[in-house]
Amino acid sequence: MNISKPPDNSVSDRRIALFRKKLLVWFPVNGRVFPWRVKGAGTYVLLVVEVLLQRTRAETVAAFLPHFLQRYSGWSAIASSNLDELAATLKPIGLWRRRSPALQGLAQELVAIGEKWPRRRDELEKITAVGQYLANATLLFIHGEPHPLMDSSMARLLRRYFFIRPVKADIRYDRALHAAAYRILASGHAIELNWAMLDIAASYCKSRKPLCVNCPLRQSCMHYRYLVKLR
DNA sequence: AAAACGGGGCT
DNA sequence: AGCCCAGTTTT
Repeated sequence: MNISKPPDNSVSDRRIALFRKKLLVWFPVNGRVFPWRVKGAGTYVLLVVEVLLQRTRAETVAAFLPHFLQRYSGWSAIASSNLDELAATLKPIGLWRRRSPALQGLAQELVAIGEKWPRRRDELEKITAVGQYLANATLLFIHGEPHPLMDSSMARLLRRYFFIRPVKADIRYDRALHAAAYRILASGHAIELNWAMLDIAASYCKSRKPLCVNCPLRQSCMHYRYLVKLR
């Protein structure tokens, strides 16, 4: 009979492609500029920043980064640092009690393997402070593979735009969310697309009071069409 | 005072 | 898959 089975989710290829296109047009002109996003940013800066960004605003990290890099210019500097001094350095951006031992543990394990990040997810996630998000960041920035920087902001944007209903599990185990993200990233420009999604989520698709009327995605956004425009 | 912020870890 | 944890900023 050759009856095609229903798609695993309701997001069409056309809507994925449209979303992608809008992001790629928007980003080069409107994307946020951060020290870790500039052309010459090395892998140390790209990855250490991801630890600093955990549960911490990007603007806060941007203002703090020069001071941090002056004291800790590489993984070996963090690895050999006095833990109390590292904690004192991290105090201004918060979460220092948890973040300082985590960051030093990561640095020490990294130095121990010659600062060569594993390519396999299960090996990455064995490293201190490396969960699903940081493993994805590593695969994206170090190994050049298309993986999403799936944080709560990106999740919120994708759920609203594609009308992906939230499940009870947290975003790390939300299959529909990750499926949509991987489809968006699958055909090139993964880093720019990730940054564009984080930027639009932070600037327009805010949690409490989203700025839908100014959002560059509103024309094709399900949330805007069905929950905002018709009010 | 509560929610938000470019999550990780342990069970 | 569920629960806890963590500080500074924004609402």
